[in-house]
Parts: sequence; structure tokens; C-alpha cells
Amino acid sequence: MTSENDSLPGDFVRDIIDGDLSSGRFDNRVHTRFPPEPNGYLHIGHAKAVCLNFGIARDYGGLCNLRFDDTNPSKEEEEYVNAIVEDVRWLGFDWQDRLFFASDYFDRMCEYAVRLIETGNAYVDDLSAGEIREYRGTLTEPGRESPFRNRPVDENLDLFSRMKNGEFHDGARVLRAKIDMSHPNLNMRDPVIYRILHASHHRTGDKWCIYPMYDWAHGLEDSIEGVTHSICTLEFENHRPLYDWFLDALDIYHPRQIEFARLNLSYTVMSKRLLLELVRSGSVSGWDDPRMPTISGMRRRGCSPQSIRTFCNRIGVAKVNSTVSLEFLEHCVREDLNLSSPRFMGVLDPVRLIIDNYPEGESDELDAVNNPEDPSAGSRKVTFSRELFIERDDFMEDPPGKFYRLAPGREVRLRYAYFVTCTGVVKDGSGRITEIHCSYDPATRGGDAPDGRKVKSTLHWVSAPHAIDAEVRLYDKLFSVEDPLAGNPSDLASLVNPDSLKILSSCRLEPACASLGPLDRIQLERIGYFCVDPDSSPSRPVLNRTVGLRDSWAKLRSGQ
RNA sequence: UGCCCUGUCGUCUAAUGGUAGGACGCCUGACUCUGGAUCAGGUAGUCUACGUUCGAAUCGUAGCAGGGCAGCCA
Repeated sequence: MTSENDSLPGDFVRDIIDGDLSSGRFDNRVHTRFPPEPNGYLHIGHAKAVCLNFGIARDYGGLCNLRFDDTNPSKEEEEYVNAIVEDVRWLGFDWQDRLFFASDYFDRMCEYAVRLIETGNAYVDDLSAGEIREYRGTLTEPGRESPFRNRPVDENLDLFSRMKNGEFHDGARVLRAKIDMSHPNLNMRDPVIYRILHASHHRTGDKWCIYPMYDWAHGLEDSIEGVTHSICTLEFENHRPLYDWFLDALDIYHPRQIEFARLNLSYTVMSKRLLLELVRSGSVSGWDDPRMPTISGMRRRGCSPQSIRTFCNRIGVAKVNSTVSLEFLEHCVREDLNLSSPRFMGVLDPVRLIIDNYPEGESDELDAVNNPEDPSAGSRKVTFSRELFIERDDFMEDPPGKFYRLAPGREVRLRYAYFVTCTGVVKDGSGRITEIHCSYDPATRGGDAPDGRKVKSTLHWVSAPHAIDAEVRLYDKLFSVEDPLAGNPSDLASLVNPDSLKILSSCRLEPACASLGPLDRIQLERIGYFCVDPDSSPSRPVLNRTVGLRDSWAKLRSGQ
């Protein structure tokens, strides 16, 4: 299990656990679970729950199960199971041999249902779905009892067993708990326990034609597994009385349900349904599009598992609905990538720079540090020559006062190489600069002047004859508005940030980048953090921008 | 006009009846072969009212505001 060195304040969930530990409620055990439904991909909101559940188990020396809540075969697929397993493992968590499925407990759940019927706590109802809704009442009016509510136990037993045996069509009957049709909490108005669904299940095949409802199933799963603290999101708060009622009615082991606020992130959405909508509408390329807040999207974007864990551990756990700023996620990503990413030089928008006093046809091997934050990362050679590419942005013919980079007559340093001074530019017919001419000072080889003179800036560069071509995909926030759901927009797609993806197809990278493999994370000096996309090939690397470096020049410029 | 939950810097979150603190963001400055990183400083908050108390963000009452709930979804 991953250990985290962040020392963090506790949270209300841990406070509750501390209380249970001191009162001896669960025999000094702490046992949690992460219970995804396999009907979609995991997103950063799920990561919060994963980190909470596995993190608590780690901190208290307890256990955390990975359990699939697969009680609805019409929405669930094995593809999702596999993706979820991969994502949780990638995040750095381990459930040992405790990978469970709700469907493993279907037989026991049925036995429990029979017990509920026998004790007069459940009945088979012949009402249709629409009738049940009508009988339920409203938020302000009590419901009415079903005419089938007082069937004798034997009849209920018989009908339930025939439901199970497939004698009835979908929707013909349901098994309901007998609680209180006038309860102020609608969940307690005789909730449905089993429905008939002649559907093939991804694990049990056609063995079942009745499937348990969440409220019934979830507490049983927790109870069967000996879970102590069943941590879920706020929308289940109103379900807790029912969770407790079932376990009490059955008189079986009774975990404690605790609800916390789900994560919201600015400039994105966090619902499987809406994310699926973006996929279906083609607004993004798939669940793993690097703009998506999914774990697979973030992985492809280049966020490290460590940075996601750090983020989840720092945002805290509370009961207030809140929206964490995207900037905070980016901060956590930069913080980790700064320490762990090897540096390379690459030019996104190249302009040719010619060093007139450098001998034609010659080249030079210079030492470059791989990671200034990590001496053990060592160094590499970069090849210098007479013709280079630098970033078009790094030159201005008529620079404003705060522009420190290259300009006519000005001397700057080329990273790890030489000081160069701009002597002139060449333009094409439209006035666009096609070449920048410089002279270099051979005495500054390596990047320092023996006479101690300083320059205001250092530029990254690549050698024109040695550089490799690359495609770079610049990703930005998914939506152009901070809260895409504000005002219930009818089409989310129209709010997608038009600049969320810019593809640059003629970038140049230093040759060392050729050895990079899919999902490798690097820093391109002075630009940002990048991740090698799976679309990449050795002959044509494709880099995804994870997040830019903080850029005080860009900020200065945009502020004017 | 039912029931449940929640209100602390712009944002996220601590303080568990005893000095309202941290982080992100933002603003200054220092340093720097990444205008990166790092370091130092600054900015800014207890929803309102009444009550309990020597003392209230914390406890109580009322109000206001936000969120959730009427699937045979989870």
C-alpha cells in the first residue's frame, strides 16, 4: 500500500472512526471499501473516494476492499470492470485478495429476503411502476398502502419464489419492504427490494431474473464483508435510515454509514452521464481524452498518480458541497512533476536562428542537466550547431520594457550553450521573420561568461539539422466557464472551451526525445510538462501538454 | 412549503467553549543558466439576530441562504 508523507489534519470521518475505536464499537477494527458501479469510467471525484477509503485503511492499519456494486445488469459491463481495476491500481492502491462483486452475494441476499418475508417485513406487490409512484405520495403528502400489502406470508413466499423462477415478465411484480407509507422520508415508504429483470448479467449470465435494489443490496454487501465504515456521498444521507432499518430487521452485523461531499472541480463536470454525453457528441475523443477529468484521461494527459493522491489528500473531506479550483489541481501536478520529470528542450513554434560566426558544417556536444531538482538524474549531451531553432515568442524586433528575451543588438544565453547577440533579421514578403541572425561568443561555452557579464534571459533551442519533428497537443480547461452547470444549459457541448485543444504539427525536439516511450512524463524547459501520447511513434513523437509552467511574462503581458 | 444535511478569507480546509490558522489564488521583494523552482513578506473570513457563558466559529432558538430526496438507477 502506498504511504503518503503529507501530514494532514484529520477530517470528520476520521473523527467518527476515532470515536468508534475508543468506544470499542467495532472491536478495534477498521475496514472500508470502495464500491464503484461498473457502468462508466472513474473520474477524479472517484479518486477522492478511493484515496479516502484506502487511505483510512492504511492510516488505521485496517483493510479496504474493492467491490463492484453490480446489481443492475442493464447498465453494467465487463469493460468498465477492467478499466476500473486498472485505474485504481494505477492510482497506487492494493486490495490484495479482496476483489469482490455484489453479484457474488445474490444467493445470500435472496435468503435474507426470504427471512424478511417470514418476519412480516416484506411483501410481493403487484402494482405497476406507475401505480407504485402514485401510491408513494409526494414530498408534502403521505402515501397510501398498496392493496397487496397485507398478503399472508405463505403467499408472499410463493410469489417471491415464482418471481425468482422466472414465471413473471419484467415489471409484473416487485418485492417491497413493509415500513411506513406515511413516513416523512420517502425512502421509507415501502421501498422496492427486488425487481424482475430478464437481463443477462456480465458475471452471473442468465442465472437470475430478479435483481436487488441498491438500498437493499449495499448494506448486505457491507455486512457480509465485515465492513466497519461504509463511506459514501451526501446524496445517500436520506438513505441511511433505510440502510439501518434493513440491517436491524435482519438482526445481522451492522456497519456504520458515513456520508461526505463529493468533489466538484471548476471548469469541468463530474457526472458519468454528462461525461458520456461529451463522448457521444464527439466533443472529446473518448473517455480517455486528456481534457476529461477521468482517471484514464488524466493519465493520458500526464498527471502522475502521486499528484492525484496529493490533491485528494489536501482538498479535505467535509459535508459541505464545494468546488475546488482547477488551479489547485494544477498546483499539485506541477509540484510533483517538477521533482520527477526529466528535462528536455523542444521548440513549439520554431523560427530559424543562424549564428554567422559559427563554422558551417560543425557541431558541438554540450552537457545538459536532466533534472535540477534531482542530481541523481544525471546529465546528457545536447548537440549545438550553426543553425538552430528558437521559439518565435522569444524574439521581438521592438520589445517593450519588460521583455528580457532576444531583440536586435541584445545578448542572451542559449541554455547550456553560448551567449549570442542578435545582429539582424530576415523577413519574407509579408513581413514575417524567417531568420534571426546572431553572433556567438566562443568564450561563453557551457553558458557562463569568464568576464562575469550577465544576461537578462536564457532561451531554449534545438539544433536545426539534428532536431526531430513532433506533434504537440496543447490542452487547456475543458469548458470556458467556471461552472458549466450553472443555469442548467441545454447543450453542454456549446460550452466546451474552443481552445481546449490546439494541435501544433511542426514542433522540433532535441534528439534525446526519440527514446521516450508512451506515457513518459517530461518537462520541456521553459514551456511546461508533457506526456508522450500513445498515438506517438518513434518516427513522429506526439506530446500532450499536461500543464504549463507558471509564466510570469505571460501574466505580465495579459495583464496589460 | 414535508423531511434530511450544510453555512469560516475569492476558493478549499483547520480550530472539538479559551490568541480564527494553513493551502491555492492574487500582490511585493530576494535569488536564479528555465521569467521555472525556491525563499521572505503582504492581502483576505466565522450568514443574520437573539440567547446561554467570565468567555461562542463552536452550545440553544429563530430567521436567511445553499444542497439533497417523490427510479422497478446507484
